[in-house]
Amino acid sequence: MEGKKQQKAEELLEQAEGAVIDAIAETMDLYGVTPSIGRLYATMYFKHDPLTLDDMKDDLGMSKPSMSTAVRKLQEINIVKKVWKKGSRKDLFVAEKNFFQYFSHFFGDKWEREAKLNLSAIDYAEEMLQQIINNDDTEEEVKQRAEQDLRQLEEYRIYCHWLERLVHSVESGEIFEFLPIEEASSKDNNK
Amino acid sequence: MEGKKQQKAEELLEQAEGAVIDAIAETMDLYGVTPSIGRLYATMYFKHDPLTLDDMKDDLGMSKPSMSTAVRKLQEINIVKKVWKKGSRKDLFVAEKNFFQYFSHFFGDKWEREAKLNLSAIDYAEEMLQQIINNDDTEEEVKQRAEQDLRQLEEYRIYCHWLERLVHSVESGEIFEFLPIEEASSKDNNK
DNA sequence: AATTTTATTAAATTATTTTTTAACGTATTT
DNA sequence: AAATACGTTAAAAAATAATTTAATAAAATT
Repeated sequence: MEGKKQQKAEELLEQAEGAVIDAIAETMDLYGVTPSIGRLYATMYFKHDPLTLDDMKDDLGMSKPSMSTAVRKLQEINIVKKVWKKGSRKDLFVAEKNFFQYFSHFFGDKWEREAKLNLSAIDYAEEMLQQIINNDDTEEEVKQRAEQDLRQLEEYRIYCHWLERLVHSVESGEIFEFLPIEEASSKDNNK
Repeated sequence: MEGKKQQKAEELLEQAEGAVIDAIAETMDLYGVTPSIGRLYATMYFKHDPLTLDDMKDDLGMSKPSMSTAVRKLQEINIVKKVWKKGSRKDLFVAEKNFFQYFSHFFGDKWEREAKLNLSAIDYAEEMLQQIINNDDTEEEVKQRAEQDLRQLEEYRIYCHWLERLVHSVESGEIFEFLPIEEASSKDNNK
């Protein structure tokens, strides 16, 4: 009967982890990470040792090339990294388990890209709009549209710069001075 | 020759707007908003009057049902809203042009959903893990995994609560006390 | 050096998502 | 009340994306 009990506990553990894995994968899907890649990260989140591509393949029941590309995506987002371990010639990977780090990499990197991408488009557009406005031959109606666009883009530029400052404060950790990481509630503490 | 000049200015204007439209659409794609939906928002961003579904259809060269579903998605994210205008029996829509509002709706709502979704999974999982740990029949190895999972999930819970506070500070505008919205640089100001 | 192991790339397949056309229902106008 | 205009839903088609199998390349072992 002892084996029966242990089986039960393992099942419960899988069920517990499974619920969180589903939630994490669904969350990532929310931001455009495909379900499989999200599930891979979530699965790795519960592993206490580094995983090989074969481990992942077995865990998710998928092919090795899929794991190879999926894990590369996760490395690009910087929430999985390759580790080295004496003896193993297979590549080994571990997931970032600190969600504050996760947040910083995931959003920080995207916001940075967003700001850069849009600022450069704004620069380009504003230059053209200025030309239109400065040109005396421009029809009044077109000129007014250009002026309105220009005002709107200046607002947008301010936002992009704000984003850049947000990225900095997230990556430097300054944001946690404003919004501290709080411990769990006392109710849970003295349990 | 006057008509030629005007044509030119309009073309330039379209080109200027087009560059920003591309950037906005690409940005939205980064977070899982499909290119067409992103492009629709970006197109609306430059319109100074409300648009009908037919306007959108003409602007993007797509079918009306596509516009109908796309605009609904944008309404769900709260970055487009329906407006009423005397005389028109067509539905009219305008895009949110303040990107701080955009940010707040887009990320705020997702973070809120993320926190709720994961907190409920964590609650569920922790309850099961406690059962496993409290059960004296549980194998030592399984028990230890359960304990480690539990510790990890407590960390995760702290993050989720932090996210909730972040959402609050974004939606209430408190975040702007910490990270003020700055005016454009003085160089541009006295231009 | 030959063999085996491992990871990646390429091509083909499968699945999913997006988009459209067609049909429907509701409201407005005539 | 009939006809028209508008928006949405449903079904079909088209386009994309994900996944796998097969082939290749690179490294390590024998």
